[in-house]
Amino acid sequence: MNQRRGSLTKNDGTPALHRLNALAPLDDAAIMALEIAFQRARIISQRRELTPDSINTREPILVLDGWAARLRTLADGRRQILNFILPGDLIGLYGYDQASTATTITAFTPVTFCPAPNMSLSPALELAYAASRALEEAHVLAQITRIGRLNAHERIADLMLELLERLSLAGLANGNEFTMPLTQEILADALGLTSVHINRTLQLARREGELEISGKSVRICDPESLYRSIGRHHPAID
Amino acid sequence: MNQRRGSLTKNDGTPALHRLNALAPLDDAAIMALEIAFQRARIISQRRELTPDSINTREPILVLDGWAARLRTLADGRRQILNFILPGDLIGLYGYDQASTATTITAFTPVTFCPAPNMSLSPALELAYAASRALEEAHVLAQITRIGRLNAHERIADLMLELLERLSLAGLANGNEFTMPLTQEILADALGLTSVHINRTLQLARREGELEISGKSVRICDPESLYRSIGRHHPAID
DNA sequence: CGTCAAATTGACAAGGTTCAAGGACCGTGG
DNA sequence: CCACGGTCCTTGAACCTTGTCAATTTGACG
Repeated sequence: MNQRRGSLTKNDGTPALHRLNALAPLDDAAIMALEIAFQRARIISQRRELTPDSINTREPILVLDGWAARLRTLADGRRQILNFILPGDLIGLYGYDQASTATTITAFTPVTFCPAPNMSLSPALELAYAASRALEEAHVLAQITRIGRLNAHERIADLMLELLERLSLAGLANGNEFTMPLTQEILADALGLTSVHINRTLQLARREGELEISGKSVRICDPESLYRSIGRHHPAID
Repeated sequence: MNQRRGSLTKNDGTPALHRLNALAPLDDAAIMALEIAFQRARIISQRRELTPDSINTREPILVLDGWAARLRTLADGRRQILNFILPGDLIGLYGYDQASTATTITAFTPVTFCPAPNMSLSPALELAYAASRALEEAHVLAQITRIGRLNAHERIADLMLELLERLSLAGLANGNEFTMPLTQEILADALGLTSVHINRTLQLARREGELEISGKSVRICDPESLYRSIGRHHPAID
């Protein structure tokens, strides 16, 4: 509720710029608006809740750095992650009623964010926001198929590919490699499994030579082949 | 693609009126616009695909009668229903890119629909559309928690409660009873289970006295108790 | 009465969970 | 520098939920 707003941070917003520019080539007005917004950046610490409401602003927010997720907790403590929130993502673009849906947003790392510039400032920005909204919707739908119809092995592969795509869009992937600050328990909450089973399935994927995971670093050895193995195809990033 | 547009139908759009009016009390302009739209109603037959694209209109559409669902099919034939579409629901309110997400909409019964009146015609209509959009989003998120963290028994209970809520909103429920034209296989595709397991779990729910299901008729014996059993509470329909 | 889709049943296999314990890693304080 | 505590990862064994396969029954309808 009354969390520290954190001090201004020196984060330069590069990933957010990268992602929004990839969604719709930004014009000068958009870039300027973003630069200004970056100067109002705040940071909240790990495990904090992060919502437009809890940070005292009714405007949508733009994530500059860090990982978070929208998640739902059941009465008996079971948790389900609805979608991950990564640098460059926007929160609260449409005003769905968080409260009524028992949904919270939790930070898994310290998260740097700023108010999202008003999209009326630039047509490019408006386009980028629309694309971002569409992508978020697509990720949510992908999550349904993932947990509804894929087995543990496929769920992990599918999620890793989504993360690689999304981080690449923000310029945060290094080839087929990226940093993933998630515990196996968090993965379990995302994939509708237990952390024990995540652990075993990850080991299998390592032995199969599909993934190299150590600590927070993930390498997808052959994305194309992994896409094929779960019957999808590499999306042309439009 | 080139499907028969169907003939004009005598459907009066009552469920759609009921639902939209419940979401936001309609003014005269809205009602008039809807009445006009109803006269342009079309019907498509069972098992048809139903998308703004396949029915030659770029405008969103309003469902007047019948059941459908948005679903995704995997390369090997596995299917996952993303959400059900019921009378009074709107399709294509935001232009998410159906094509890019390999999502289709399939009719489980003959479906009557009409173009959705432009929301600029009435502030009430605009409010109703916004509420409808928020509800759809909530249902999609509920679906994630359902298949991610509930067991078979809970999934069925949770879905039945959602259907009762939604049909009540459209005036299509008779107390705790409603008509559900879905096969057990369709339920399986919605709940991430197999039809065999749906069958067994339904029988259990019948024996437990929770549900009375015969043919297409469903009765939820004690909604309140069922809500409690899955750790939710009856939503105040706002 | 014949036909077809849908519902139902049984036996069995597989995938995932549970419980419990041990080990690795990391920051902190002495 | 090392001991300590906490969090996360790893492992084993038993168990349970759900899936698979294949056959039979039911029900709607022409």
